[in-house]
Amino acid sequence: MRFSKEFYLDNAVSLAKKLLGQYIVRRIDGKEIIVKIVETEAYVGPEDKGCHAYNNRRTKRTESMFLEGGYAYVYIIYGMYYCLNIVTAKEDKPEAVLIRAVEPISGLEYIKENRKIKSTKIEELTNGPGKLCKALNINKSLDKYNLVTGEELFVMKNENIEKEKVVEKIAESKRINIDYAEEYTEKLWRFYIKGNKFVSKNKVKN
DNA sequence: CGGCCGATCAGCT
DNA sequence: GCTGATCGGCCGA
Repeated sequence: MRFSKEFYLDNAVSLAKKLLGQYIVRRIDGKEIIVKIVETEAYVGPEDKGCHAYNNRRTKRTESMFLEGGYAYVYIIYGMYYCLNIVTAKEDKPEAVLIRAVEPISGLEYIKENRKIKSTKIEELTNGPGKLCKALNINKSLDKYNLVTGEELFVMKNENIEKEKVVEKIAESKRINIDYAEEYTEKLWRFYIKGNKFVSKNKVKN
């Protein structure tokens, strides 16, 4: 069952936690990839100095974050990688959840095709925001994509989420690589599933 | 395994 | 002209 619009109209911190353990479905050229979300970060503009839309900064890039919840926000980072965010909250409230790491559930052969890495460690395929975009073939064309109605990319409920006790395993920490965000670097707005080996290995100063 | 470093360019200012 | 919500290769331990 995919999530409907109401699910996304929540604030980013709450949704960052609710998304953990849920599935992302990616369909392209008749192929289907399903992954489980294991690490997220909340960006709570306009007061959040770590958020691209801090101080209601509205540009061509950040425009997507001002949409109502349920759309994708995809941007290019370091000139070479994409990052996938899920826009949350009401229209004109620029909040989003960054998907930082996922665990492959099905379509692993397509993920490997998309990644082409030397390492044989499966977790290296999707344990970072840029890596998972490459793995799911996500690019700028999916910016502003409607996750509520679209068939190529959407979030689906993991029916075993209670059985997997995801809620009990949620850990929180500071967000990664936002040293410029002053007091907002200290916010514990990064969430991940404790013990999951697909969580990104980035320095956790917590 | 961990730290360092270069790659590479859109999106700002 | 500068910077970044990153990654992978290399090198030393």
